[in-house]
Amino acid sequence: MSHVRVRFAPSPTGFFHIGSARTALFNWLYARHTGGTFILRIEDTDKERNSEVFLQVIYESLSWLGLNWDEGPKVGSNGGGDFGPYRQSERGEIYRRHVEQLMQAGRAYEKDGAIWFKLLGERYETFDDHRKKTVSKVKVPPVVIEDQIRGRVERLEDEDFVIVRSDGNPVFHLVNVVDDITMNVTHIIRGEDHLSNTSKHVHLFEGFGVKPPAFAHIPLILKQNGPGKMSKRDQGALIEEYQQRGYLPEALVNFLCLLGWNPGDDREKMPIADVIRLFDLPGVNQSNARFDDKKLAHMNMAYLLELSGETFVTRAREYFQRQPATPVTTAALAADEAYFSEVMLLAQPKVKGIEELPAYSVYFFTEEYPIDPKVRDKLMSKGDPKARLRELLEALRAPEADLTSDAAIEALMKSLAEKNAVGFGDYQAVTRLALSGTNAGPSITAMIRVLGRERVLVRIEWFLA
RNA sequence: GCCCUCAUCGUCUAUCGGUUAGGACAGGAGAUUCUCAAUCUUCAAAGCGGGGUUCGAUUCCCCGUGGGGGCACCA
Repeated sequence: MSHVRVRFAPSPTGFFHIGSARTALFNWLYARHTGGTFILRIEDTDKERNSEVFLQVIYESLSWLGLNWDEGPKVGSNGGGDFGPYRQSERGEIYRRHVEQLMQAGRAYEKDGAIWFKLLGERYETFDDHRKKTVSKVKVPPVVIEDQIRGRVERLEDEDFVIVRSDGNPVFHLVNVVDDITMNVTHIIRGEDHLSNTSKHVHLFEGFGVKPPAFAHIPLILKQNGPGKMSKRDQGALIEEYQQRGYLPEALVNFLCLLGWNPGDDREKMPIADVIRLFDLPGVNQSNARFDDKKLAHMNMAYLLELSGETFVTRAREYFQRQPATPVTTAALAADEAYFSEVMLLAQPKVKGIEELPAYSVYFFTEEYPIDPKVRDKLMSKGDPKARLRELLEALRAPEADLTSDAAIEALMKSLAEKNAVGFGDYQAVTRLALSGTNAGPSITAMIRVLGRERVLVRIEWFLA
């Protein structure tokens, strides 16, 4: 166990989004890399905007992503620790004591019912153009931050600021710093949007007579289209959404690792253990990264492809169960388990994501599958596909026809093609259209085998009629 | 407006002064295949502009431009 202690400190004021997830991930990676401690702290001082629902979302999303926390609220096997409570709403007494300490030291004072942190230095009045009012400023040297990612950053903090609101509630800056002090946090890894708060925080640390921890400000994730950083309202911003859509968490985590970090070589898809081994703060990029759902989808597909068939079927079933009932999903869930598995196994190497499964497998589960008119028109425009289909129908009807293996079906179709001096494809395309309504799907032999003799014969007859 | 920060293909990125500037996603073409995917091959695609420093700058420095963040009794 190293002395490194990092924390992820979300506030439950909205859904858990991808930027927060990456901040959590980088903290977690650093803790795991150093053998340190990953703390989850809930910053719920804003009583107006907090909600229990959002808190649950945070727990669930972190768990789903596999970001287990060593200290923090107890949820399942996560959490615990000797530096609690880990919810700021339960730490009021600690904050009061620390504010008192600042008052005693002459570093805080009351004004307009609120408590302000006092900067030390010569005071003067000046007009602020932005806020259109006269403000009181203090001559202090700029704060120097030796950021682990961005290097040396200087920022001037020249105004006293509120640390306890007039309603008695402590402000973010105060609680954040007090918690980091009392929880012995050694590295503050957070989004770049906090970089400009850091000067306030450094003053506070010094006000408490504590050496500030190391800072590491990670770049932001920008929205895919349009200006600005990714926010909760943007398409693809919510972790929950990926969970519902059947994305694999390991794929999302891998993708997130690569947004602002890389192993230093060409590797992209890599096990989390390798990332943990190689991850370090100086390796994190300094520039913002634009979110790219295509690359995420590709990563997801790559992980999907190497899933064991068994796991894939389990994931698929879970997905179908979560979906609102439709003819396809109900039929799929009502279907024989072995049949469901076989269908899913045919789909696994073909789909880009779990969410494509219902659409991809409609014709396996219902008779209400649509016939793609474009495919039909194109196919029917040349040769005599219906004649081929009739020939195949006869062959399949024969009592000696073996439809129990792909090889047998392939042999049957090939000998038929040879006999009639046409190509295998002449049978394949029209049969596929009759059985599935499209020109995409698993191999025609597998399709016939899995659908089974009865269904196949009925569909071909119906199609010919 | 002020402060901070960043800058390589459309996107994510490699390069720690000397490279035909590499990889991945997306896009084009081809191969393979019973279709569609996957896979493989391949093509196109980048150092924001201007000054320096240097024998030599994508790389170091300055200015500009552009992007991003912040400037609350929100977190």
